[in-house]
Amino acid sequence: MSVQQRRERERADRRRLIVQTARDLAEAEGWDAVTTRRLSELVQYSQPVLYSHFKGKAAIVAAVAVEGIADLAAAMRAAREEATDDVGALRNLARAYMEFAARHPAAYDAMFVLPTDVTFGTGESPQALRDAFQELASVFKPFAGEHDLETFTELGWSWMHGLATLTKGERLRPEHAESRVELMVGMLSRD
Amino acid sequence: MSVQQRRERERADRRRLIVQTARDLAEAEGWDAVTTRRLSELVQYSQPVLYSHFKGKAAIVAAVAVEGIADLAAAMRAAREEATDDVGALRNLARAYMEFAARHPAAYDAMFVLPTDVTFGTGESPQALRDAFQELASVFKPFAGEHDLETFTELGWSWMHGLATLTKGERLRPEHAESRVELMVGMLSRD
DNA sequence: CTCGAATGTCTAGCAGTGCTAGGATTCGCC
DNA sequence: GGCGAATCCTAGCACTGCTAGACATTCGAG
Repeated sequence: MSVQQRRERERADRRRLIVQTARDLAEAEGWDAVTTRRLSELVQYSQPVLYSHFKGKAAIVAAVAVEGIADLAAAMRAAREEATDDVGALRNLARAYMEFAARHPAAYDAMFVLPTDVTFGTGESPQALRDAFQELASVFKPFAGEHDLETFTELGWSWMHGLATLTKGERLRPEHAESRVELMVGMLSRD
Repeated sequence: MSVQQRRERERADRRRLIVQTARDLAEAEGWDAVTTRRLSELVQYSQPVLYSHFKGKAAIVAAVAVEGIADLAAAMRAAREEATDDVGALRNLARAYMEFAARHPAAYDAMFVLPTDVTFGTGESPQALRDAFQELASVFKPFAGEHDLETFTELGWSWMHGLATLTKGERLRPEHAESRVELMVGMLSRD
């Protein structure tokens, strides 16, 4: 019994090690650098061990994505709780979102850019994702007015997502990043 | 002289054939299916011929991207010219953009999602991209108000881009696609 | 019409990828 | 100490992007 417990704990530890190592490597050198060989070398296990924990490389990326979504949700909650009014909460939320995307670009890609197995929208989406969306909705609620809250939230999320990805891909003028966020917050809260 | 002209024409034709074939294959089976072997087989030339036209696979993707940007710009211009007032132009623009992303997902990915060599923002960006951005700006202009037009255009583009990518990745409720566009147009034009 | 040269193309191969079958090794248990 | 089982690794497959060098083919000059 106790042996089995220890083994399960070791398995869980090793799984965490794999996910964390993959995430660190991706942040340091990009997802292209995350190969099964390189990863297995870093965690000091052979490749087949990776496949005893995950169905494939895509599953590892998905695990990083789920973890990242939880982190993002926590960052957004902290940003909201620091604000004193609704507009402040919206501004803090937007800034926290943009900052997360800028500071953890590889995790952000795994979450929302790369094709992944993580199911969205439907009822089978992971809890972390539902929490994150709920966090968004709670901040947008005061500004949705007569519009459907879920639609409004999807729109707000899309805006932040588009801004984050285009900024990250250097498709927008880097020196105007802050003024873009300010203007977006202004337009979202004006109605 | 005439011989050299014919050769250059043949080269250009072959280049177009490669780009078009890559685009078709990507739209049909996704970019993962576009391998140099498969592509060389489809155009009925060996792999090295691809590399005599392009520096690598990334350059082929970039060529598809530039072509796609030109197509998108043309679609947006046509949508604008069909409208009779400013709000109608904005609505047509948004719909044309979303429709392009939905109908040509592989081309859209090459243009704005996949990491690519195409330089943005700076003065070295290709003409097609500048045209597309100008097209956006001309439609947004009546609604920018006192805000900086370029910033406003970047924001509008980001919104459509975020909406397009999240919709395409099935991260938003599919059945509400139209109402999202309507609400976005409403919010963009209300100020 | 012939022949050297230049141009263009292909065959074959390299290093690296995700993934897996099968054997070796270690481990807990009696 | 010896056995059964769980665990891990070695070696390899089919594939990827890319390239060196051999092989044709075509051109223009005499």
